[in-house]
Amino acid sequence: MARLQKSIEKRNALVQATIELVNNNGFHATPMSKIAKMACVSPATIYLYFENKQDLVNQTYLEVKSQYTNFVFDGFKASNNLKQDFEAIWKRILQFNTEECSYSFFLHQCNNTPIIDEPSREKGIKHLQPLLDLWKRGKEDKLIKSLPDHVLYAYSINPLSFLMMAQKQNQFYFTEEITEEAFKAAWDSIKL
Amino acid sequence: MARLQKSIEKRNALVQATIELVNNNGFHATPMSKIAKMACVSPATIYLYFENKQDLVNQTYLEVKSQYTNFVFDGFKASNNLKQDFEAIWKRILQFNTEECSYSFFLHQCNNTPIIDEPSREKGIKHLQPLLDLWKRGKEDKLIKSLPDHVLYAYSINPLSFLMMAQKQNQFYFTEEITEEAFKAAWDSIKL
Amino acid sequence: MARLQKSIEKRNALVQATIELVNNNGFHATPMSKIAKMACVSPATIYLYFENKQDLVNQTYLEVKSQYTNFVFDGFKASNNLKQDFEAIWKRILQFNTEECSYSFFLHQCNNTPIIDEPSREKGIKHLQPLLDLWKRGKEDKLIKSLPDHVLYAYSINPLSFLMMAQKQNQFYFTEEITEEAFKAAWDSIKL
Amino acid sequence: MARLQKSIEKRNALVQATIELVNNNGFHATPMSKIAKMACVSPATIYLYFENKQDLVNQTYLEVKSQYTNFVFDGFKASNNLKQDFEAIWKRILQFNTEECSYSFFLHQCNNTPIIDEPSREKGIKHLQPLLDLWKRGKEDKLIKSLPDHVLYAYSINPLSFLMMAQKQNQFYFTEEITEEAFKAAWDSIKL
DNA sequence: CATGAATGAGGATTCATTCAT
DNA sequence: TATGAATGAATCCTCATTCAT
Repeated sequence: MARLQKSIEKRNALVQATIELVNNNGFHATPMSKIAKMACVSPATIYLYFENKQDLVNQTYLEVKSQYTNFVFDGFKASNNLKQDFEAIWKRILQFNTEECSYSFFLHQCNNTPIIDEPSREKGIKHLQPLLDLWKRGKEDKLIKSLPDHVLYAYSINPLSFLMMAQKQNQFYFTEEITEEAFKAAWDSIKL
Repeated sequence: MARLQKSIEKRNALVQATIELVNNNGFHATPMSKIAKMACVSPATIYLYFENKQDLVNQTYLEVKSQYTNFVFDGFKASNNLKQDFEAIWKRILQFNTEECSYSFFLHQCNNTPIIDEPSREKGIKHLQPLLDLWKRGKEDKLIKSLPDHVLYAYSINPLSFLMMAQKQNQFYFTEEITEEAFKAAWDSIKL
Repeated sequence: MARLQKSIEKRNALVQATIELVNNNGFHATPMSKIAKMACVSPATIYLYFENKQDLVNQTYLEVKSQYTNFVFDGFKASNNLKQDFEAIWKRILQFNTEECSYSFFLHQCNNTPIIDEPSREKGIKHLQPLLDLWKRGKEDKLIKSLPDHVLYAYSINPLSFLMMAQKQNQFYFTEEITEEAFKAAWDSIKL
Repeated sequence: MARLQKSIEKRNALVQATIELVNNNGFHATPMSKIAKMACVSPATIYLYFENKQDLVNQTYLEVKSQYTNFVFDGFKASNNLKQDFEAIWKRILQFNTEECSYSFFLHQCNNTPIIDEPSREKGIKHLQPLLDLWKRGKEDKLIKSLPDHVLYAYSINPLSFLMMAQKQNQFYFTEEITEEAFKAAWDSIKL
């Protein structure tokens, strides 16, 4: 048991190190040896947990993505106020972007780069199923524009990624007021 | 003269090869030797035109960015119909994303990755100055939300990048109709 | 233990190979790959023991120099016959030059070339401290000319290096008789 | 004529550049391109005057050596005062070492390194013929120790090279007084 | 004569991965 | 399970040399 526990911790340390190093240096400047060092582990040990570098990054990606989804929809229950539901999800996403900045940044880099195997990248935005459901309802009820999900996502959700990046580069800061305005912009863009 | 001409062509071939290869494989999986081969040039020749790999990518980035700007604002003259002006610019950007797909994709990758030197990335969205001017006017005239430029950009322009990526991955396609709706979404998100 | 032993042997093999190859071809014509091959080791392995080529040569230099010093002063005890003491040291140096010819040649090349980092070369002739002490006494006792140590060294010790080189190039040979005469010349040059 | 003149100047510039750069960086860190640049000439031009890099260094060596010999024996006429003759030559050599420091340093480096082709290195100290003649006389007249020329050279002349190096490395300085003492040491070492 | 552009061969160094322990 | 040492293959880059002009 303690044995297993230790294993899990080691694996986590590796995943964390991967995120941190890839975030700071990019995939191409992150050698396995550095990952090992940061995780306080021998390079050889990595290969007990992952097949190779690609596999390590792929799995890291999938895990972070899953944490993202869990965080965003944790406790979410669709009500019959669609706008409020959307707002709740939107704000959770914003919160994740802000509080789990390094996870968010890692996802962003993987999503916009060929460092992840096509197979691992999963199909686009499927992981946001509850949101897609919401939009489906919204379209049926004529509350939301009849646009492909990707377009809705592009306008109402993806901007948060962009702004997170801009914030990380000190080009811009979220204030309470801007947050409210930004949400309004998101809603305006997709509402009918 | 023919000499100079040939030099320019060689340089261009290198820039083109860089774009193509980085687009397909990412920076880290694009060796100089491959770039050289694709440009029909010896690896050593690259170093006559560029200081090193980083410099090659930086310069390529700056050149593509400049082509983007030129394309987008070519012939643009601010009228006194703000929405129409915005629409013109927006559609030019969309057109660039569609027609110069590989340039657009390259820019996207550079903008969302630490492969470009900070100094080269520096100017951020400044290169869209005429658009920023337009927004300034719009805010003064109470036609556009009083939000930081980065937020306006995130909602009305950046989605085009995302959609270009999605289209490249066959997850979505622009039709005439969607384009009009998408523009409406862009405008809705920023208009007051 | 066997592990450590093997490591030490590998390191030594690298140092030996460096000496041999630099002696025969000079620094600039001694690629790391050849050093590796001669030491029966992969090129990458060199970098487990040394930071880079410069470091390899620097460390080799320091090690050989230290062997030189140890050899020369091994068992030396200053008596109160200064000339005899000097003769003892001088002959040990000659012996080293003759018996450890490749070490001696390597030192010579490093001492007369900018291949060694200044910091590594730094200590100059300080490593011959017992000899410097002897000269100090000799000057105080008016047995030795009151000249800077470097001059004393130039006349009484350095000629041995030159003669070792000449011998290596078959221009000259030490015989028993010449040795005695040569020592006399050394002593004559510095004695008062 | 002016044509020829210009050629000679270009050749000289190349030789000078070679000396300077090899002195400062060593042979292995002196690329042809740098030599060309310092001589204000295209790299290709070097090959009009020299067969290749080795030839350039060889010829430079031979030229400098010849200047050395000319300088040292310029106007020298053997008198019948052997010690005075020796002193004259010795001091000319010292003067060359001091005044033509860079030439002297270059010779030193070539003499103690495998950068010069064996054939070009000529046989040892043959170029000092007048000095060798002097020593011959001295030995016959029982004024000078009956030692091989190389030994005499090692003790009475070579120290000047060593001291020149030491001076260049700021470990020691020639003063008027030391010079006289140093000459005395030289003479003492070889006189009977 | 002179050149600047071009290059192929080679060099130092790195790194993902393996293996003996 | 865990490791540190070891490595072959690859990568970036340099440089002596050539060639078209």
